[in-house]
Amino acid sequence: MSGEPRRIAHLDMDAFFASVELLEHPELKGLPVVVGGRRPVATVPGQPYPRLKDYAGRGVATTATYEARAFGVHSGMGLMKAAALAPEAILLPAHFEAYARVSRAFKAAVAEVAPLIEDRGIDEIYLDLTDVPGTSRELGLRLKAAVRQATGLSCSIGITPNKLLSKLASELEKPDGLTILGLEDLPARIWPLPCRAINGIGPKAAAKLEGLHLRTIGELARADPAGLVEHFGRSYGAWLHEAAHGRDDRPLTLSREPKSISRETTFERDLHAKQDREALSRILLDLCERLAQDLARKGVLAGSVGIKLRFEDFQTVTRDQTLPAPIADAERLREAARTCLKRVDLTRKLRLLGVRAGALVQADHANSGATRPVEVPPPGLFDPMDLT
DNA sequence: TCTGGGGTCCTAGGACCC
DNA sequence: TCTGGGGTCCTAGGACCC
Repeated sequence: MSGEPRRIAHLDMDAFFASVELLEHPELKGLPVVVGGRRPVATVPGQPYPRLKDYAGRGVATTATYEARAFGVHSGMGLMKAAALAPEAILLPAHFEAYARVSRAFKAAVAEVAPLIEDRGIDEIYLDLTDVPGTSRELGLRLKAAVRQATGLSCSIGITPNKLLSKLASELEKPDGLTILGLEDLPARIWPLPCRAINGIGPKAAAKLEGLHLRTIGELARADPAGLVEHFGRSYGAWLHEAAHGRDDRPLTLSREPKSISRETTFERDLHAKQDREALSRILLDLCERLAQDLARKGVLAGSVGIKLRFEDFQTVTRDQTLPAPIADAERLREAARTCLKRVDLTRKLRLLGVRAGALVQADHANSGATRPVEVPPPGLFDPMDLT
């Protein structure tokens, strides 16, 4: 539309969960600390904090401080594996309420500087700075100062003409970074990076690109677009080419309604549908009760209900059911989930069970049990058949 | 030493309707 | 007479992200 280039920022909190924990435990600053696991690990007498090596279970690392990352620990890594890399690292359980509180604080502080915000989860946001007065560097420094003043924490910011490049830029000088790029900086700053750095290229696509000898974004940019379409399909192949050239015109999404809400849990040990029937039944009820609470809190009803199962070999299956009328209470969620469960072969042991509410509708719109909005005839039109 | 929990979006086949 | 074509909904799985 307008020929003016946009000015988009991506702001990412540095090692967010771990940094919030360090606010509570400043004496741990400078040490390798990992946040994760479901419950506190028993501390060894004489040691004030639990060590990674004393952990046993199926938890993963949610975040690690930069000191812990130096050992190769990263978020998503199984804690048992992390313990092998950094046995003496400190392990703290996650405190999600605290992170949510700090998250609200940093977003409120940022909104004072730049009000056009796209929420990208608990620790990152996009900002549209196009119409905010000041140079990019001035604004970046102001944003960082506002975040630090509100939370005591550092963040990293990338400012570029679009979301794709800003996301890449915010990573370049982490932690506490401020990176401002134009399209002219692409060859020097972006093209040397691995393809995997692009938001939207995951492990599968990266491996496939590697197989085509396309390791860096620069190599991807020089690849024949027709060849990419051949290997990755029309839509994704064309997008790969555009992304490598730093082109992205997606607007910011300033607000959105939730599409689905779910609850799931991985068991401490694998469970069998027959032998562990009671335990599974208890877990299903618990999940449905928590899901019902979530639905009530958001003021929505479920138009469909689904289950998710993960078997001992990690194979995952889902079953979905569209309901005749939307529901929200735990008992009916459980009924629907049980109907879905009947359609799965439960010979193998399970490691995970989940329940999902989809096709959400606002509770105050779901009047009189009607699934779809009722057609209201325009005033003046009167059907004599409707006199009942 | 196997791999959490909460989401979104895309694809693809079949049902069903006009 | 031998054979349509489009549109939408539903379901399952998978890639990806924070």
